[in-house]
Amino acid sequence: MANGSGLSFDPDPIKHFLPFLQPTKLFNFQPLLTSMESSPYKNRSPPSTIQFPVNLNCSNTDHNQEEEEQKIRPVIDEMDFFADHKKDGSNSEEPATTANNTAVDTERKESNTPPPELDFNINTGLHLLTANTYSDQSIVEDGLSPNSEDKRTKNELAVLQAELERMNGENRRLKDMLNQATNNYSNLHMQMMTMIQQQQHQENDQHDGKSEEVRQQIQSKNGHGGGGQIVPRQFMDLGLAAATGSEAEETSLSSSEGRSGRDKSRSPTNNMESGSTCGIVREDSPEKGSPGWGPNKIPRLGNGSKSTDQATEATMRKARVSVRARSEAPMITDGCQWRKYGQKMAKGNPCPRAYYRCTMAAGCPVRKQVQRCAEDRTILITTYEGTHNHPLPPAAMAMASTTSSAARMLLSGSMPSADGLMNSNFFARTLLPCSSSMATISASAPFPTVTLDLTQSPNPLQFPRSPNQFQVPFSNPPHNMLSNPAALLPQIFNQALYNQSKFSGLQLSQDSEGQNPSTLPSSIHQSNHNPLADTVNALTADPNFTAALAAAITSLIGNPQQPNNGSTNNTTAITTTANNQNSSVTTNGNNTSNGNQ
DNA sequence: CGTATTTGACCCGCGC
DNA sequence: GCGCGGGTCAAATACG
Repeated sequence: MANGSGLSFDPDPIKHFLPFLQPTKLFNFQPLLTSMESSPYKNRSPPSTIQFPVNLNCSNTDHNQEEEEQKIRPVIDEMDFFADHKKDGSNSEEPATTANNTAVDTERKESNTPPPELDFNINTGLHLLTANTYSDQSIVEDGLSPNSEDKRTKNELAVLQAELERMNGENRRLKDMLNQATNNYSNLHMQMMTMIQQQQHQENDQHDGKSEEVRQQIQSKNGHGGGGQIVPRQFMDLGLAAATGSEAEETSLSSSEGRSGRDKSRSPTNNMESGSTCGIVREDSPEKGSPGWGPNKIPRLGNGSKSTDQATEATMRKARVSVRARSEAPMITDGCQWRKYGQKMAKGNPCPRAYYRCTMAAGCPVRKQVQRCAEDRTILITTYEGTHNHPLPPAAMAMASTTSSAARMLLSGSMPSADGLMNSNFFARTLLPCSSSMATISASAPFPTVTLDLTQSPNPLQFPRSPNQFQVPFSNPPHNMLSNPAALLPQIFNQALYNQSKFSGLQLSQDSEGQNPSTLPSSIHQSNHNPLADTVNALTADPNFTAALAAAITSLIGNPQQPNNGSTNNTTAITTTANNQNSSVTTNGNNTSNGNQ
């Protein structure tokens, strides 16, 4: 197994004493790691950077105690270790080792690392690498074993194991950092999109003096055009919070829940969170007041206090984002924790519709409906509604950001006017530029809906559309990742989110024309796909995924210098992979324990 | 025992 | 006013 990962590991144990010999993985990660500390997704240095300082750091940080233990321990372990390898000089691996050493020297020269440190580093690496898994057992056994071949094998195995552990630890740290960067990036993206929308609608809404003032307030609040580094916000509705100042129009999306009628009857009175001035933060429970809905529940006020605009908002509040994806699973994993609260048989569909609510925080207004497509039961239709009022893990953040952005952009227009649709179009085009998907935007009241079709078919089965729906086909060719789009949906969303952020931001910054989505270079996105598994099941079940993952890793390794899209996307991919694998596992575990997923 | 799910009942809006 | 359908509630049940 360890040897199976020939991409990263060389069977020669000596190479593992020299972390910088690790051919590729660290080359990619370490620059990312270092760059992440300063500014995410920025200054991704080419692979020429040598990672072994990282390894040292890694070892120092992760294994301080072990290092101390090593100091206490007899040096025999490492010495014995080397002796074994030198004894095995006749082994066929030696040429490779020599070659690798040469390569090491070369790399070291490139890294301006003085060669004399080699031995020292080797020893250090040996200590660190063998401390955990091997020194206590195998080494001792080796000392007792007369068979040098066995010792060598064991050494190799131990080194590989140690290397795996080290890599895992490093990956964990990288994932943490990338998660943080992802969060920051997503937050920035959300704010940016909000700002863009606000700017776009400034002209349209000039007649509304109130909104104008509000937007100005928002801009001042958000840091003057979004240029400034914004404190990372964990709340998905941060854009909302920004927009909420203006409650009037845009915010309506935030709380999309509830039935239209009930919402209409409810007055926006409660604030979900301190930052949210949006009066429309959902109060979900019906009038009768269900205790289960947490703090949001507020006694409804008289309708008389509600203006016509507010009624319109209440109607428009119900923006939804529907995702169609093929999945065998009963529900796609989107990183959030959901609790099923109902199931109904919907008319015209033999498959029941399940109702879920987000349980990651008390009173979170987000709900979703899951139902299989009547025509094709392999297609899972997930409809999201509402905006989270709590921090989200990165994996969930992607989906939440997507839905929130979708809702926001869909409703950014005061009414489902052509402008609003165009904005939605903008959203649709930027949301999933890299997927062979189709975004359908329905502005039909009372539930303006963005439908993201992630099914693989170029002409996916479309459920009946209202007359005022239109499609935004993505011209991008299908990629190998869509073999199981449902399982990969969160990744796709992650990717899409980043792409959206990236490209929209880029495009907007370059073109300064946010309303011109057509300028988005959709072709750019074609290379964005990175095979990322959302769930372990997806990983194991879909053979195409592994191939795609390998392709992505290969591309990552092979094109580490790709400065812009490629490397960034790779970064995203790695980030997403890491996040989602972690998040996925974690989330699945939680969900499993919770019985949610 | 606590939590999540199931499922029938209920509420509400809408159309006739 | 009535029925239908969507959505939600909450008691019962299942599960770990």
